[in-house]
Amino acid sequence: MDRTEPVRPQSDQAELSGAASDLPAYLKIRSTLATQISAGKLRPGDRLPTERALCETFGVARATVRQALLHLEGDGLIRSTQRGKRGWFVNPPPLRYDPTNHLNSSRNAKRQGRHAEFIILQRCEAKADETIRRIIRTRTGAKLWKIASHTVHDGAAVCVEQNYLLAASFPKFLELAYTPPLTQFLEAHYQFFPTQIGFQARAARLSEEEASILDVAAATPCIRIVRVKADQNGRVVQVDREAWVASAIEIATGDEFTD
Amino acid sequence: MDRTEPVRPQSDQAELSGAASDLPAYLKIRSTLATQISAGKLRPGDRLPTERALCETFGVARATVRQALLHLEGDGLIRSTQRGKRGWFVNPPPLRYDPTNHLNSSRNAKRQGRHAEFIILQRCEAKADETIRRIIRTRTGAKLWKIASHTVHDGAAVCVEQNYLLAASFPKFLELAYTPPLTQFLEAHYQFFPTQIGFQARAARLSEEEASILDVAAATPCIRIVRVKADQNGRVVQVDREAWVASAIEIATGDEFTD
DNA sequence: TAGCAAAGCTGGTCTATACCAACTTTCACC
DNA sequence: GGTGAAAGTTGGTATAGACCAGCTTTGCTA
Repeated sequence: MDRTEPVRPQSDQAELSGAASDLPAYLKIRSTLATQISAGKLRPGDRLPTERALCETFGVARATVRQALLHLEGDGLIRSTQRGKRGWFVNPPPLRYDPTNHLNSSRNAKRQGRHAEFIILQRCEAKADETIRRIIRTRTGAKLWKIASHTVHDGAAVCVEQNYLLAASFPKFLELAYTPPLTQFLEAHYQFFPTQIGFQARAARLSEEEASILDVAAATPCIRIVRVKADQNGRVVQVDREAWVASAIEIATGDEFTD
Repeated sequence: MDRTEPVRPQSDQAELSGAASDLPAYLKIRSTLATQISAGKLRPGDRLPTERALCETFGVARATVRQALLHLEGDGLIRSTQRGKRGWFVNPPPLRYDPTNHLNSSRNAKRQGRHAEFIILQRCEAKADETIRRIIRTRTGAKLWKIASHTVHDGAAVCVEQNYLLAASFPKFLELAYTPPLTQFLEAHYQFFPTQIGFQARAARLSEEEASILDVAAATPCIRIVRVKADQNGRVVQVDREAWVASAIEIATGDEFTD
């Protein structure tokens, strides 16, 4: 037998998910894997076969497999690398994030059966940049406190965050021993019960720095959220900037989506 | 001089945006182009140089240029193809979408200096599928009206939408002559003044069908939004499902982001 | 057995090339 | 002129091969 090997994928398992066989190969691979995930054959936390193994399974080049995997990443179904381990892993379903009722994040996570921890990277004085200044309606260069941190859910980093506080409203902030979460801390030390008066979310991608903090590939899709909080007098005194790995959250309000 | 040609890009124009020159080439290209866009050298609606031209400019292979362009697409800065024309085009800034105060979409667009039109694809009776049924809290197979449409902003399709109405609450809907927008129509004919009681948004990608309707590449990043509306008695009678080209909108509430 | 160096594997990046469908331009011919 | 076929251009898809850094495994050596 020296006939050249047929190029079609052997029917050993995949056969590229029936129907619409005029689709590009990478979309068929994508939907095949997506089906396996939603059917529970591949479960959250599971590792996918290696890229080179998938090439053999589907009988395509690595670039084609990668195109499919990058799409699945954009779909929020998988992520590459996790806590230093190399490979593609199935994501857990996204965390529900309620912009109108954003109790502190760790409580929110716990309520949905996840374990959340916070890691403080930096706590310092900062100057208001142009964006913050516009929001907080103060002069450029007003004194602010800045807290930079990130959030880890069940071991996977999912969010980097900067909180900016109007220094005048929170005297001696840096001198106090700080323990997260911030909301509780401000309640306890300043009797600060904020009203959220602004919220913004948009799809974007992580910067180099953010991606390395979160331990995901550069430019991973993310959702940038800005929250603006006012004190009892309606004065804007806090601005939060968050960047979430897009696959980690969904934005929802109301009871209809609690499952 | 027969020394082999150095591989570095000639300094003929690009030089790949100073700094951090240990970044991968595609990220340098991406940020070079992003800078040109934000600096106004490339303006909304402008067409980028062709992929092959960019290869020469930056001295890289086409796959590398494409990687950069696909990232810029994910960033929401550009899109490929527009009304049948081939090429990469700079996007306008995203439309502001306020989930808590979602007046009818066309008014919202006009307020932000855009022109919006609606195209009705289908208006028919439909059965509640499992998702809709759970939300609308009715029995499976309850009779619904379905309106499928899409939204065009300044000539570019940006959103496909399905509206579901509980048929029992809107008798003889199909017999009436319908003119969009839906909100106004229901006000006028049924004195229906809804309360939005649920909202959900998540990052995803367009299906084949959606992408072809919107005339963008398959699996373009999108934001899926579900809105749930109740009548004066608190009964859920309307569910809207929208899929927006991700780059076309940002989600925001409050006055801080109006610019 | 403990320690460590070598080998191998993994995803990330990149090149070079090819073919296609759909569109645009060119240009010869009527 | 006007028409229509041919040629060229564009992004979309795909192949095959290559190198790297960082991690894991293997296997040898002390």
